[in-house]
Amino acid sequence: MQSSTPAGRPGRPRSATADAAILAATREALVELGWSRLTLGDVATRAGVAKTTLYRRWAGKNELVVDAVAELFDELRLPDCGSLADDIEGVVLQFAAILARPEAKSGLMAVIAESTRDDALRERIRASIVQRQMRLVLEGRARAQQRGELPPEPDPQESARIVDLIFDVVAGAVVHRTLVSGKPADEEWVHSFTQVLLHGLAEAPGDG
Amino acid sequence: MQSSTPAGRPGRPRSATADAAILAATREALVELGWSRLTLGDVATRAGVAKTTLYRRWAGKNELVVDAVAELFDELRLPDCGSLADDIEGVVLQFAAILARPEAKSGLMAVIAESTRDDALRERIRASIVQRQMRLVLEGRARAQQRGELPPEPDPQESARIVDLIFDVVAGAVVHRTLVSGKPADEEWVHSFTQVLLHGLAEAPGDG
Amino acid sequence: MQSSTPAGRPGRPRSATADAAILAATREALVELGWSRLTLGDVATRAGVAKTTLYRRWAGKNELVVDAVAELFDELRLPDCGSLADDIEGVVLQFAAILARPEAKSGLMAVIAESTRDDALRERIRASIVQRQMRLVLEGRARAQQRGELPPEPDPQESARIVDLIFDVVAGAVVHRTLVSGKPADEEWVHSFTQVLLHGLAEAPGDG
Amino acid sequence: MQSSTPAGRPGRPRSATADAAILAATREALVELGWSRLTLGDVATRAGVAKTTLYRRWAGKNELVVDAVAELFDELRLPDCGSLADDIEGVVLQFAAILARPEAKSGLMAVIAESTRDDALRERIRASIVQRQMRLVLEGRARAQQRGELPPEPDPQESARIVDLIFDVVAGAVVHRTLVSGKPADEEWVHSFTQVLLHGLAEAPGDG
DNA sequence: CTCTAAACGAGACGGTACGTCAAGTCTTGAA
DNA sequence: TTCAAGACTTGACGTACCGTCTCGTTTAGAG
Repeated sequence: MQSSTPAGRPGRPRSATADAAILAATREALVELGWSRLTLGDVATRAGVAKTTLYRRWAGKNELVVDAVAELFDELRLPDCGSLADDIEGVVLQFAAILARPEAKSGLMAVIAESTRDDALRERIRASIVQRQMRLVLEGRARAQQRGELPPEPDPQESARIVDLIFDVVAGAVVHRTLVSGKPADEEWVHSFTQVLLHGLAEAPGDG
Repeated sequence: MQSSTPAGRPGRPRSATADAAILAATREALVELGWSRLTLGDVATRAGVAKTTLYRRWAGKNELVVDAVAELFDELRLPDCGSLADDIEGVVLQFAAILARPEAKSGLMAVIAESTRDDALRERIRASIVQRQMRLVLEGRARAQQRGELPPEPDPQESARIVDLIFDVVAGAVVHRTLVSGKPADEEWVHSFTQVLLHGLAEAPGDG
Repeated sequence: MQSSTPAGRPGRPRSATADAAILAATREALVELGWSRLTLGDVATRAGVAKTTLYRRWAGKNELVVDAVAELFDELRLPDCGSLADDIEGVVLQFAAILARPEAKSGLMAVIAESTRDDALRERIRASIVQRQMRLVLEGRARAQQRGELPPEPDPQESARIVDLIFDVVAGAVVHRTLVSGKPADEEWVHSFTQVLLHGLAEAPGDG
Repeated sequence: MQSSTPAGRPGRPRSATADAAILAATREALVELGWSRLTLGDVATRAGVAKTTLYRRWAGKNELVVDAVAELFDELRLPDCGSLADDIEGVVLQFAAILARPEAKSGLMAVIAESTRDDALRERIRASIVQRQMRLVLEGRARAQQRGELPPEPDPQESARIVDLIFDVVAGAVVHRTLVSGKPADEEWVHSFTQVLLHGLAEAPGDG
C-alpha cells in the first residue's frame, strides 16, 4: 500500500502521511513566521515528526520550501473567456492571487534568492515551478493563434524564444508589482498590463 | 569650525571612512558568500571595524544589504540614442548588467523576500532603490513625448499609473529573466523585449 | 549530579565522560587564568566539548566552579595520630595544602563572594563543600570524647552549635591566613593555631 | 590616596568632590548589584561623572572597590569594657555588623578572590584594610597585658606571630560564619567564640 | 585679563565574552 | 529499517562592558 516502499523491503516502512504533513506544516510556518524565521525543528514539531525524519527526505530548508510552495501553483488554470485579452487577464489574476498569499510571497522569493548561488536549487525551482506553469503560456498562445489573434510562428526555435519572453514579462511584472512595489495586482492593473502586453506602449497607453 | 561634527554635538564624532568601508566589505562578502552565508561579524572584520560599530549604524543584515546594493544602481544613466527604442534598450542593458553582478543578484532578491514580512524594510527598499531609479522612466518618457514617440498624457494621476506600470514591466521582466529563468538579458533579448513593450505582442512578435 | 538515563528515557543519553572532562578543564583553567579571566567558551574548548553542552548541564560559571572545586576537598582524611592535637594538626595541614593550590584559591573565594547575592548558590556551596567536610569535625570530636580529651556533650542542640563554631574557627582561620594574610599555613603556624584552639590564648600563648 | 594638586601644578585641578562621589556611588552599586554585576560605566553615571574621570584615578574595578570598602572599616573602635573578654566581644560584634552590610560582603570577598592572582592588589588590600585594623589587636592585647589578663611577651618576633595568629583567627571565624555558613555572628555566637578563643576547646566548650 | 595646560562630559572606537538559537549529525530504545 | 526523542558539534547571533580614543568645553593659576 505504501508508495515509497516498493516491495518487501526490510525494516519499518516510511510513514505515508508524513510527507503531506510536513509540507503542510512548512506552509503553515511560512505564513506565521516567514522564510527567515522558519526553522526545521519547528516544522518537525508542527508535523508531529522527528527532525531526523525530515532530513531523511529533504536535503535542507531550501528544498523543503520549494516543494511546499510548488504545490500552490498547480491550481492555476487557463480560463477560456473567448478572447486572448480576457484569457490573459483571467490567468494573471489567478497568478496574482496566489502570489498575494503569505506562504507564497515569503517562500518563493527567498528560494529564488538562494538559487542565485546554488545551481541545483535553481534547476529544482525551474522544474517544479517555472517549467510546470509554462504550459499556460503555450496553451494560451496556441489558442490565440487558432483564433487568429496572434500570427502563427513556423520557426520552433523562434517560437520558444517568444514563449520564454512572454513568461518573463508576465511573471516578472506581476511579481514586481506585488512584492517590490507592494501594491495589489488588481483587476484595473491587470487590465492595463494586458493592454500594454498586447498592443504596446505607443498604441495603448490609457486604456483599450 | 568643526571638521566632522555637524553641530556642536558632544563626544567623539563617528568615523567618516567607516561607512564606505563597511558597505564595500558587504558587497565583497555578497560576491564571495551570497546573502545567506554572509555574516555581520565577517563584514566587520573585512571592513577593519568592530561588530558593535556596525550595529551602531545599521539595525541588522537586511538594512545593511539594502544600503550596500542601493549604491550599485546609482550608476544607471539614461542614454540619448535618438529614438525611444534605442534609449530603452540602452538603459535596460545597463540595468541587466548590474543585475548580473553577483553582489546584486544575491542581495537584492533576498532583501525583497525579507521585505514581505517587514514593512519598514520594504519602504527602505522602495526609497533607496526603486523610487530612486524611477527618474529614468520619467526622464525617458518625457523625452519620448517631446519627440512625439509617445502621446502626451494630460491627466497627472493617469500618468503616474502608467509610469508605475512601465517600471513594473521593465524591472520585473529583467529580474525574472536574470534570476528566475537564469538566462542572460543580452542584446538580442533586450531588443525583443523592447519591441514587445513598445508595440505589443500582436504587432511585433518576430522583430521590427 | 546528572543521572545517566535512569530508565527507558527516550533520546540519546548524556555523555558520561563529558562531565569529568569539563570539571577537569575547569580546574585547569582556574590554575592558568584564575576565576575572573576564566570563560565558559575556553573551558568548553579545553574539554573538547561544545559550549551548549556545558550550558545544558550547569546554569553558569558559578555553579560549574563550585562543582569543580568541591571535588578537591573530597580527598581530605582525618588521620589517627593518637592525640586530638595531632589529629587536628594533621587534618588542618591537609586542608591548608588544598587551599594553597591555585585552582582552590582562585575559585573558592570567588564563588563565596558571588554567593553573598545568590542564596541558591550559597546553598549549593554549603551542600557540596561545607557540609560535606563537616564529617571531619564530627569524627574527630567523637574520637576525642572517647579518648577523654574532650568532655562529652549530652545536649544534641548544644553539640551542633559547638561543631558549627569549631568549623567556622578552623576553616576561617586557615582561609584568612592563606588568602588574606597571604602567608603559608605551615607546620609552625598550624601548631600554634591548634594550641590556641585547644587551650585558649590565656593559657597557651607561646607554645605547649 | 590621590593628592589634589600638590603644588603649583598647571592646568585644571582634579575635582575634589568627584572622589567621594565615586566611592559613594561604588558602594551604592555594590548594594544594589553586587560585585559581578557592578560596571564602571554605571558607577560613573551614578556619580555624575564621565567614565574617563574614573579611569584617570583608578586602574580598574578592583582598585576602586578596595578603596570603597576600606572606608567602611575605619569606623571600628576598640571599646573599653573592663575585661579582655568583653572588649573582644565588643569589637567582634562591630566587625560582624560591618561584614553583614551588603556593600562589604559583596565587595570584600570578591577583591580578596581577585587578589589571589594579583600581588599588587593583595598588597593594596593588606595596606588599606588588613594592616589598618591590626591596631585593634595590638591595642587590645597591650591593654590585657597591662591588666594581667594575658602574659607579657618579651620577644618582639614571637609577639608579632601571636598578633598575626589572633587576627587570622578572629577575622577568619567571623568571615566564615557570616559569608560561608550564612548565619549571623550574633551576641550568642560571639560570646561562645570569645570563650573558645580565650580558654580553648577543652576548658570552655559550653559556656564560661 | 589673557594665556596655557590639565581635567572635564560625552560618546564613538576595537575588542572579548556573553548566553541563546538553529543547523545538521549521532545515538539510544521501541515499533 | 524507520521512527520519536533528545544530546551532540558547530557557528552566528545581538548585547553588554571593557578600556582607549577623540572631541569640544571648563577651570584654575601663571604671566
